Amino acid sequence: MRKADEEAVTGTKEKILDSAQYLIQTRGYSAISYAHIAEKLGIRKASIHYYFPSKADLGVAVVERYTAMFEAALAQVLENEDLTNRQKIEAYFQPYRDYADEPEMVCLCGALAGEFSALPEEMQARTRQFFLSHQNWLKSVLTVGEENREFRLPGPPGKFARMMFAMLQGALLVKRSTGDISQMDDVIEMLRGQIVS
Amino acid sequence: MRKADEEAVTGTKEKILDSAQYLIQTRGYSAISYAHIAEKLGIRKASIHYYFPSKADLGVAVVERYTAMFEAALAQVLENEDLTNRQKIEAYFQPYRDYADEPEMVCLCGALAGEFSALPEEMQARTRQFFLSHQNWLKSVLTVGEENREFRLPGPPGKFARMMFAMLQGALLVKRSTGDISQMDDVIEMLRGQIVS
DNA sequence: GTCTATACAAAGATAGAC
DNA sequence: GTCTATCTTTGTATAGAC
Repeated sequence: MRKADEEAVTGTKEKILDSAQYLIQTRGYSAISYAHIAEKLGIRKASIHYYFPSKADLGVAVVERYTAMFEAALAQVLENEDLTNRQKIEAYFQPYRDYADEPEMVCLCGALAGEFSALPEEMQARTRQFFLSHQNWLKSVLTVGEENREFRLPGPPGKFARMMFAMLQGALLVKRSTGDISQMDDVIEMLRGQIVS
Repeated sequence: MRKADEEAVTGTKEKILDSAQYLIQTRGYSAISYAHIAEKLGIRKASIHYYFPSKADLGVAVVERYTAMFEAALAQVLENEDLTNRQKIEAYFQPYRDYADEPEMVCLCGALAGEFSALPEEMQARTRQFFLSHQNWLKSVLTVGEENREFRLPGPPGKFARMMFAMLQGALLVKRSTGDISQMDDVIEMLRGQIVS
């Protein structure tokens, strides 16, 4: 029995996740409600509870899907032997550049970080895991690139990875608050300049 | 008639602001309520409404006080002719280093940035102003320091200022989510290394 | 699987006594 | 200036019909 037999092609469950994710990325988790999502989708609140009994269940599912998507994408980039390590770093920049063009969008986990202590524990754990996993990914690409003499860094790969990640996340938040899209380009340009060929 | 005649030495109004600020910095604006603050202070919700009729009034007052405090402190550092520009930058790092030791603290405006679109308009405006003003302060110190040949930067002062600011704000958020205090030290150390004497 | 109806608590806010 | 009492709306959640 296929999923398609139980749900429409674009399943309600996925529509709920999409809508919830968008709302969390723009407004945060604490500020959203079943009513907001229901209204956006033209369904009833009770239908959301059918798929996600509690708000925590919904929140966890959103973060879980988001982090899994990145996990898969980053693994694929890492394994791709056609890419130089510099190209892998450029690939990492891409989602940040995409968010830069959406005036009220930041990284899901960047938004959640601002209200961290108010989140259900499992959302905290997955957000934490997202941050650690991205920093580790960057560290490994930077380490190999430097070992290959592909580029040099102004510091240890681990610390440079932390710096990069904090900068990109911070820049998205500053970009949205100031409304100045060039923030992202400036920051990424500076970053590129520090990875010296 | 002095303020002291109307209010106790440690006025209720200030206690409310302190408590609200702490709660916003840890949990975010959307997640806090009059009930939380009232319970913490051992007073009734109605007493808070006496000083701050609406939640937006309270939120605006908190951000206003926070930004004014920084405005004054940064102006004083800027005018202090006994400090080198590098020392002024070090002074800028200090509050971030202080927050690093408080496991669940981030910058007030960093927390607000995560839920930006859910904030009352005046809170948005003041958060935006905070970001712009800090970036401009950094830019001016960096510009003068470079003109004086006190140090050199790996890029234009304006872009370096943006990078620094995004990095510091991002690092606080990552620090809290991962629980790893060394995040802040690593980032600040990298930053120092890039301001070359 | 989606709906209506409803329960229950929390949140934001006001009126008026003291 | 702080309290009690109260109101209204919203948010989360469940029961049960269709």
